[in-house]
Amino acid sequence: MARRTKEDALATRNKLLDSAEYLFQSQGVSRTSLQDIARRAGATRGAVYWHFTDKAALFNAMIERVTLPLEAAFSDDADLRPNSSSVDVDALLKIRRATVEALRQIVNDAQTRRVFEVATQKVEYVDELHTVRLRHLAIRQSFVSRFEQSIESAAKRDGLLLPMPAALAARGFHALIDGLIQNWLLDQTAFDLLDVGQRAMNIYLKGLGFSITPEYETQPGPRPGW
Amino acid sequence: MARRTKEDALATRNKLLDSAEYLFQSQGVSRTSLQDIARRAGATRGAVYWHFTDKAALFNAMIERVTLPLEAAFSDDADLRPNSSSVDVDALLKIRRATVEALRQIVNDAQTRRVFEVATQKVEYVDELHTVRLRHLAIRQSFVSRFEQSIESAAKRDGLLLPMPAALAARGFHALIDGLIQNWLLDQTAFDLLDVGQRAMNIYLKGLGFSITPEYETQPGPRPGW
DNA sequence: GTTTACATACATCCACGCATGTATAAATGA
DNA sequence: TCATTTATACATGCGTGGATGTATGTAAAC
Repeated sequence: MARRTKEDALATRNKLLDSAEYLFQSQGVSRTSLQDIARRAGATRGAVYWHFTDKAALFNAMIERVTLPLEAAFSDDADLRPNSSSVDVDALLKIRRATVEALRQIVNDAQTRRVFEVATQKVEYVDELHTVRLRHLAIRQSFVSRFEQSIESAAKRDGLLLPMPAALAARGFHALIDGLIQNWLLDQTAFDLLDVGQRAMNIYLKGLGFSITPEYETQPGPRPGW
Repeated sequence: MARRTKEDALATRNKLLDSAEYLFQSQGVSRTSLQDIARRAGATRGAVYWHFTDKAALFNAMIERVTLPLEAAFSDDADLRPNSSSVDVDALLKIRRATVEALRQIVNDAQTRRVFEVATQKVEYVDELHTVRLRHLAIRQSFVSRFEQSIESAAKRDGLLLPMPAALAARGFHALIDGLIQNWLLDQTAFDLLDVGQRAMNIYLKGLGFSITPEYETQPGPRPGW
């Protein structure tokens, strides 16, 4: 074969990433060779080495294809979400919304689900993948910090005395959501992630002393407007 | 070399498992060869293949060396714990105690920590390790069921109307603890697992409507008798 | 004498990295 | 606008190392 157009090249790149996603999920990262990936994409190892320096770079690209949009959603959209009813949306509500939105994406988007499953169960975080791990930790930390600020301002606004420091409360909240996601990924038939996620979130926030915003009170049926 | 006594054989077996523990944690399971393990244990691959059929069997043995005692602690000791003050310890208190005890073991016992870290970050769960995964799920389920029963009986005793089905509340509780453990293993300097674990547990249970048992109310200093 | 608890040796396979080949798209110049 | 050049987007081939499994050797315990 020979040189393709730029669009063709981008298409093969995506095919390689798709292929890696599938194979990583079913065989694990280390047991999947670059040959396997290339073959499934209808290409050869040459194509892989052209688009990526090595397997770790390919893995990174695969991860970022879904986490970059998701991170963007968490950092900007949560603030910039158009909100016609009130100008100053309270911080806790933003966290609630972003959390539910993240859960929704995991449940509804198969690609997100696959990549999350790979990242949590089908890869060993050592040496060259260490950078990925560090990125995870950084994102995690920024999320926890965001929630810490939100919870603090919300408590101040409500004149609420928190039963524990906001930083620790934020850790707990994050662990709750993260734990639910991971457990659900291990056995997706075990429970309804969206339902249990919202309920557990409300329980935890209630335990912190926050009253439950009606919008996210779990109901038997779907709400109008959703 | 030649044949050793039975105790010697068991010693080499343990050395192999120790070696595997260390190497799996630092290099990951797939990147650690049986040769590496044997070498570090002062033996050869012959010894490995004598004691274990293959790498998966060795991995299983390594896991069970710490999970078997831990499971026993969770299934029996929680009920049989000597309790001089009251004959009928309430179910929720047992769960609280067992949870704190588990957190304590993870924090204090380096071997438990290593193995947990390997099991959650340094291994890819595919094909031959599928049985380990299934065992995980089974243990998880039994824990959730135990908590479900406890929470139900406790609610009945207190005449409490739970804000959500006990089964789902149990899922959330488990996810909270599991999430905290996993996040702490990712960065053990980020927070105090034992402290945050107890606080978050109390928050969640309070959110469910349960008042906090004084014994596990978090305090600034260590309590007498602990 | 037989079995145990390994060590040693052998054969096979496969993954990786790199080097090199190559047809074509895209840039360049007239 | 067209011919020429150059860079692109791969495919192919080679060398190498390492991991696995198995077969066989062997000395001491039982």
